[in-house]
Formats: sequence, structure tokens, C-alpha cells
Amino acid sequence: MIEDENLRVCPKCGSKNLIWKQDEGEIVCQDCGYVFSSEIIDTGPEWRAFDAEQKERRARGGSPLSILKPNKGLVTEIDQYNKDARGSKIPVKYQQELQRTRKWHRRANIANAFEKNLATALEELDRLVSNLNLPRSVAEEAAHKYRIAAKKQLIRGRLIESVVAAIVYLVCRQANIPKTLDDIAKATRSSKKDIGRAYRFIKRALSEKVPLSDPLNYISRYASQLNLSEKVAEEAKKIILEAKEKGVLSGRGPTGIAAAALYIAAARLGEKKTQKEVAEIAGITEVTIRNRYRELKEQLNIEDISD
DNA sequence: AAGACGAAAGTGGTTGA
DNA sequence: TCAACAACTTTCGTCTT
Repeated sequence: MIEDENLRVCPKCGSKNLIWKQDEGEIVCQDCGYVFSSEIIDTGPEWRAFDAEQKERRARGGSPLSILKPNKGLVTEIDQYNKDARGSKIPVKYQQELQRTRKWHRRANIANAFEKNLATALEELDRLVSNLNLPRSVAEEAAHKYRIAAKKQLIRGRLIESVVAAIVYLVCRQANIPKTLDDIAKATRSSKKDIGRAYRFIKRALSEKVPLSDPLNYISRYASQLNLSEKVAEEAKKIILEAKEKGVLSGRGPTGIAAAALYIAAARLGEKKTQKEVAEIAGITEVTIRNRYRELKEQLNIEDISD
């Protein structure tokens, strides 16, 4: 992925000294610390054209693949009546043979449906993973899990897109890759609600264990998007670690905690950002930052921001 | 004028009877 | 299945810089 022409140069400082942090799904500039988030890459010139074209095509006629889906009028059926094309009865001695044909036809169709379903899913998976700039291992793990889910008939009545997104989310969580449900939802056409529902269902059905997501994972991404220095990120991580020890964080959303810690750290090191700025990047509101900030201040003797 | 603060009411999802 | 509940959001008035 990093071999791609468009991604060779840091958009901020022009450096070519980039590394791909597989485990976090991010590309980081070694010189200025800039993190290529999926959003930044999405709006890049080459990608946008590609994306828009694809979107348009889909909007106009549905994806090219949809015609391959079952029940679009392309499936042939052999009906249950033992009549030939003119409507006259078929001789009994041929009926058994017909029955056999019917059976194989049905089996072939089922196998095809399964394969087609899988093909659609894998295509969608591929698209999602590259849109979100996730490492290859995620795609492979997700494909594996999808296959299992499909075999267990867990997809019934759910949009393939939602299930794929749900599984990607699940794999990210397990790999501690800081992507929120919101991030994933933005890269698909399914709603957050749908994906969440599919996620919970799949998680339960496959009895997958998912660790609680850690605020620490979000720090470097937010810090980069806010143009904050590496020092601030480190400071924020310290704050979170300290808070963890005192057990202040339970039950709170990880993004809110990360945002508040960054807010404090930035102010402390003279790179102050407004609550609004931080809130926007973290996808939460100012109120939540204030609440977390207040809690952190009470529990760990943190000085006031204004000085 | 913009940022920070917090109260109050609303939202969507989880949990437990 | 429904009501209580926690976390978070929206909205708004007030105070501070």
C-alpha cells in the first residue's frame, strides 16, 4: 500500500521518510510525525476521482455485481410439474431422471449462491479495507471469519455490506486498531445502527472475545490530526496511564478519555487547543470533554488549564 | 466575539425482572 | 417485553478572556 505513488511523500513536510505502522493501520511520517489518517487519504486527488467515479456508477445503476446476486431473474428453475414444454405429461419412465436433474440443479444453484455471496462480500471487504487503510492481516482475518459466519448461515436477512463492516470492526477491536464504529460506518453505505446490530450478533454467534478498547490507541491519531507535537502525545498517554491506575476510567467512552487527556496535555505544554477543536477530531462533543476533564482533574491532582 | 462552564432535557442502546 | 439506567448529545444561559 505504501508503494503507491500517491503515498510516497508526506503532504505536510514533503519528506519521503514514511513508515507503515501495520498494527495501528496508519502511515506515519518519520520527520514531522504526521499521521496519514484514512480521511486524509480518501480526499487525496487520485483517490477522490476513483472514489467519486465508483460512487456515481453505483448510484446510477447499482454495483455491477448486483446482477450476479441470486434472485435477480437470472436463476433458472425446473418446476415441480412433470410436463414438457407443450404441457403434455412426461412419460413415467423419464420422471425419475427428471427428478435427478432437478436435484442437481438445485444443488448447483445453492453452491453458486454461496460462492457468489462470498465473492460479493470479499469485494466489499477489499474496498472497505483499502478505504480505511487497514493492514492486510485485517482483511485476511476478516475474510476468514466471514467464511465461518456464512457457513453457519449467520448472514441470513442481513445486508452483506453490514456484516462485512461488522466483522472488520470486530477484527480491528481485537487487534487494538483504533477505529470507531463511526469510522467504519462512514466508509460504507450501511448505517451505524445496522453495523452495530450485526456486530453484536456475529460476536455472540461466533463467541468472539473482544478486549475493551483502549484510549491510548487513539492518542497518536488525534494528536497528529490536531497538529500537536509528539511531546503532547506522550504527556497525554502519561495522564491516561495514571488515571488507569486509579481506576477512574471505567465505563467511559475511550474516545472521550483520549480527547480530554490530549486537551489537558496540549494546554500544559503550551500548545493549547480549544475544546471544540479536540471534540471535533475525536467525534464527540465539548460537553463530554468537559466532563472527562473534570473527572480527571478531581481524581489526579491536575492543575487548572488557565495559566 | 469567542471560549469555557454546567444544568437540564433528549437520544439510543443495554440490562435485568 | 418493558422499564430503569448509564453514557453521551443537544441546547441554552452565564461567566471569563
